[in-house]
Amino acid sequence: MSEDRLSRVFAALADPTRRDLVARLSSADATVGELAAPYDVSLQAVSKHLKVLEDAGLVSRESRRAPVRLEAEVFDLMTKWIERYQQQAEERYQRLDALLAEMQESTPSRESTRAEDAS
Amino acid sequence: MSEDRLSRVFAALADPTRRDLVARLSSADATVGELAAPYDVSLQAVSKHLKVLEDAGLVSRESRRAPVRLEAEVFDLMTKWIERYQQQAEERYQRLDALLAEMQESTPSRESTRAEDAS
DNA sequence: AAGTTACTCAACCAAACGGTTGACAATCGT
DNA sequence: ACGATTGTCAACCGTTTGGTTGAGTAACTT
Repeated sequence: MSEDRLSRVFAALADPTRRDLVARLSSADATVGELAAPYDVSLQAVSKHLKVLEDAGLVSRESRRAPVRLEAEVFDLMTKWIERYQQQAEERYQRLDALLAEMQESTPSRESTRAEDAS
Repeated sequence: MSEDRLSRVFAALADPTRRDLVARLSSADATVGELAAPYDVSLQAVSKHLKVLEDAGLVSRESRRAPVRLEAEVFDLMTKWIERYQQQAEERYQRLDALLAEMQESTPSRESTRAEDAS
């Protein structure tokens, strides 16, 4: 049921400003004010962005004015999801390549195009 | 300037239905109709979802009724972004651990808490 | 060439998003 | 204890999103 969590994480990172916040937090913790300074949007807007990141579990704070910290474990959730399907897709391509190679190697006259269905 | 692309990719994957489409396409190509069948939303809705995935470069088709194919290279874009900051954050933690260890190891009576600032 | 099947486009709707401003709450120095 | 600073909440606004239905287009079948 971390389905929902993954949605929140991806949604959080879909915004360039929030990705930039994450990028900056990866090199140093910082307060809300410090984080807001470089952007030309209001402090409130940045505060909202941080709430989104916090709800996604990407970021945490011990108290109101404490520096914001990046929660790096969440990245594992993403990489796990990504790698899973990336790998699966790659394996499929390899199988396809193998099939094509097999078709290529047999002489076209023989009836050898029957791929064994190993579901 | 693939800033925008990354936004579209993350946004595309923020939706559970679209993630499921990607998951299914990772094991086999499929037509729009086939893809739409399991969900209880209209075919048009699924068609829209596929357009979002296509605009993000996650999916492609050769023609209208051709099977949809997963474009696995895009995953690299994501993993690269993620790994970059994940790694950076981890290094920071390690530096922090080292600092704490150093503070621990020195006897509390000596004035040795002066961390050398190696910026 | 005609008809069916498969898909997309267009218009619309409610809800969510990213931003604003203004008022409020909490925390730090003094 | 007081005032200044720092951050959040609330209400609002325009735009985007995910869904709908209905009409149109493209591509196979015969």
